[in-house]
Amino acid sequence: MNSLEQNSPPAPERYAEAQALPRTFYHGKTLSIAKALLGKGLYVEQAGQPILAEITEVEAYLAEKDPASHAFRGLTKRNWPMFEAGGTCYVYLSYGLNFCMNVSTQEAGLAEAILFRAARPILGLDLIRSRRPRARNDYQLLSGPGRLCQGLGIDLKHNGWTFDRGDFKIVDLGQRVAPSAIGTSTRIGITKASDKPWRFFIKSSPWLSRKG
DNA sequence: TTGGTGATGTTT
DNA sequence: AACATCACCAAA
Repeated sequence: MNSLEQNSPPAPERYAEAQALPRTFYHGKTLSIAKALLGKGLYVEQAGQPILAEITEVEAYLAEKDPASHAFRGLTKRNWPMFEAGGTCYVYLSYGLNFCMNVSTQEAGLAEAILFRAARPILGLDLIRSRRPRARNDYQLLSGPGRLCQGLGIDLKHNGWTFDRGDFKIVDLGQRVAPSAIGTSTRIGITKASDKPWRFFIKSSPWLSRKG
């Protein structure tokens, strides 16, 4: 099953040149930024090969009052990018196997971040497929934080990068996701603060790590 | 289609 | 010992 043809892809060349979201985008409330990231584009270019994907699902991790956050107990060798200025990339190894990617928010010193959980491929579909040979269908290519990193080729070398490079950036796709189109749920795979409804996703999208 | 489980590194 | 996960296998 491949529904990519149902969506008319934007012109590829447009996004290699596109301006990254400004730093100020990451300076509001983290929960608001998380929702605002839905429908934005993740652009990753490696060896001249561009990949663009629409962000469909995220989770917010706050500073205080969030025991689920990696930064809850302060700075460590692993979580330092969370303490950097908003717009910094935080990559970590989950369960010793899978990478997960976040973007930090707030000013330097305030460790909040947003985890990218799922995305819809727009450009570079063949490359993504080659990196995700186990995916049973295209919907599973980037459906989960570890899978998303696999498909996009994200690993620890991206840790600490900012999302405003020519080859690594978050861009506006020229669309608006209405508040009524955004779904909310508790965060997935955590045990602490499991009651907080800080997972956000595009309700109508089939490109999610799970439904609802 | 679902549910249980092993792999594996960082932090507590 | 727990963990912001994934893929595999068995059972139904």
